[in-house]
Parts: sequence; structure tokens; C-alpha cells
Amino acid sequence: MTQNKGFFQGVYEVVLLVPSGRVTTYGAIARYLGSPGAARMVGWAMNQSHISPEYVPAHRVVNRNGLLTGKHHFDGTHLMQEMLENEGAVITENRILNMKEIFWDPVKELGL
DNA sequence: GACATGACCTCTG
DNA sequence: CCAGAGGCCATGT
Repeated sequence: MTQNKGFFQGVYEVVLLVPSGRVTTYGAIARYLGSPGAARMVGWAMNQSHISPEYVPAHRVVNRNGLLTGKHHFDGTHLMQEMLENEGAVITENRILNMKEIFWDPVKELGL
């Protein structure tokens, strides 16, 4: 909080705060940080998530459509899908069906 | 030092 | 309703 070190820090904080079995979106995180149009950067943070001191559940971060866009960046197959399914998410063809049910919004959950 | 790209989203015409 | 362009931050070449 109140750490203006960078957007990345905020993204990691939110992603790390995402509970198991829940998924969030890039726009929600960007919006929570105060930049509704900085969704791109969120994806960039995920790309560098491996540089984070702690593991970042990037598999719980999907696009607005509930599509596993970054699944290609995890291992290249359906590891991300299996992980989410293991947590209780219903995914098919890289798309989350019950995304609405497991959707976790930081602004709504954490509150501004 | 500057240009181009990146796991995207939102707004306007 | 559909389509197009802009925006944001950081990293790499």
C-alpha cells in the first residue's frame, strides 16, 4: 500500500492476494491501481512475475473474456488450465465458463 | 538516447 | 451494433 515503487509492485500484491479457486482480470488490477488503461502493463508484470521474490499465481489472472491468454507463457500446453480446474474452475478450450462465479475483483473484494 | 514490443482494456465514431 | 484507435508502464535492442 502507498508504495509508489511502481506499478509492478501493486500488480504483484493484488495477484498474490488472489485466493485459491478465484480468478482476476488484467483490467480489474489495472483499474484497482488507478489506471484502467494500463492493463497491458499488468500482462508485462506477469511476464516478469518469475523475477518476483515470491511465486505469483499468474494462472489465476486471465483476460476480460475469461480466456487463458497467458497459458502459452506458463508451459505451452494446458498446465494453467489444469491448475484452475484443480482449484474448482470450469474451463474449456482455454475459456473459463464459471468465470463470473470465481471472478475476484480487488476493487470489489479489497475495496478501494 | 530513441524506437518497438508486450499475458490488455476502454472509449469514441 | 460493429469497427478502429488510444492509452499505460516497463523492458530490451
